Amino acid sequence: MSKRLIFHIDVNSAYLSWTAAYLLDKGYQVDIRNIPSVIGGNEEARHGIVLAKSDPAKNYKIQTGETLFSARIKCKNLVIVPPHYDLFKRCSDFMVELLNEYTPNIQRFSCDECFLDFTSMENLYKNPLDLAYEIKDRIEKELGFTVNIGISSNKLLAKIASDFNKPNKVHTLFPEEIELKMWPLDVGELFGVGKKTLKKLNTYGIKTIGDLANFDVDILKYKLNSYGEQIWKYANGIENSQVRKSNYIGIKSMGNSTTTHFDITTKREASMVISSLCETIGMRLRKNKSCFNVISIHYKTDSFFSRRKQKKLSYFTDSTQDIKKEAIKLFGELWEEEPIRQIGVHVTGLFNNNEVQLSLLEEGNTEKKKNLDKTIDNIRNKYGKYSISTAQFIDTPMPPLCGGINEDDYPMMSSLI
DNA sequence: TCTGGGGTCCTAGGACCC
DNA sequence: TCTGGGGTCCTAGGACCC
Repeated sequence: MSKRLIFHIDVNSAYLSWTAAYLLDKGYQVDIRNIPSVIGGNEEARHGIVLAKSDPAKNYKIQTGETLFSARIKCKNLVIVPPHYDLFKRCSDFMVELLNEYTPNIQRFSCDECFLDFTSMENLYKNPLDLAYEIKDRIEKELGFTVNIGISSNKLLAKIASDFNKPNKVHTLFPEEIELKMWPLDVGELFGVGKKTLKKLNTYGIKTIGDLANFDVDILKYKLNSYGEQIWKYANGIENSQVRKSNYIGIKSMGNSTTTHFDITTKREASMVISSLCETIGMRLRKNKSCFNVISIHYKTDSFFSRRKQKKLSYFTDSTQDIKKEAIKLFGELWEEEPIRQIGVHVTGLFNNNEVQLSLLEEGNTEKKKNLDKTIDNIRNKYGKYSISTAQFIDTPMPPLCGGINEDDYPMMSSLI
């Protein structure tokens, strides 16, 4: 078997540069990349966090994920632009279209990240670096934004390489370069090491990725269980997962949640929000030709305490009515009457429709329900997602559908590559 | 400080069965 | 009746990624 060749492509400050290019195109005078700016939600709607930041904003030590409130304290003149997810999806699609000219072996890892597998394509592409520069330059020239490309023999190392020095750069991180290029990095930079694990590792005297790589793996296993071994392997560059052409197949769970503009305080309000969340899940399930048999509801109170309750059903279903019925029932059992700011519904135990025994479906999916869902899906696909809704939403400020249904081509990331 | 929304995986404890 | 120990299923919760 020949050595694998993997590229990781990462759009530099994706949300921010996509928005910047769009605004310039619309005649906006200022390039928000050159001033302190962030892409962030709307504080009135309680979506007040930083999703992406410009380089000048970075100089104010503004960080992704922090509140707009605190970002504004750090920089008085901060420009805040709300996210346009449709735009992001379009930009992402354009990039993948271009990448498809080079290889069909593409894994969309998130909206702004892809893995490409060029293994055994030496005849087509002689020099990986030349290839990377060509791709990078074409994206910049033809699409108007810059990317970093990391090259290695597995996904983990390629991903770390693309993160090295930004923007608009190509880096390699082959196994023989690990000691020089990766081991000196702070251990918190390693994929899989978050805040909590970082703190623990520091108490063991582990500061750099090199420290972790050379630590006794048995002690790590004892202290952190399987996760200890996992990150030890990562620190040594050991990772061999495949570039999966489509995440769309094999998705394991699906969820939809929202932070409401105002606290939910009545069961009626809760039921309406839950219903609207379930509409979207139902559509996505049917689009994905999946059904499920485990449902869970979770919520966050006004004081950020969370609760969650799940239930395994005795049947598989993809019916919106069933999802609503079970979710609302679960909510009734879970809710302790606290004011709620965020609420969500998740389904797991996903199965391909064809693989589920008919007898297990029968209880959930009667012909009548199926036809109803199908009709509604068709109307929405044809006339837009708000073209039809149940009567309970009339004369209320609640949206009848909540959450996107276009993102399922590349479900967002997990903590595993 | 006043904190989004989409995912994945792991672990612990209880119920139940033999 | 009070006693094991192993396996599996289910639920709740936590950590991580972007």
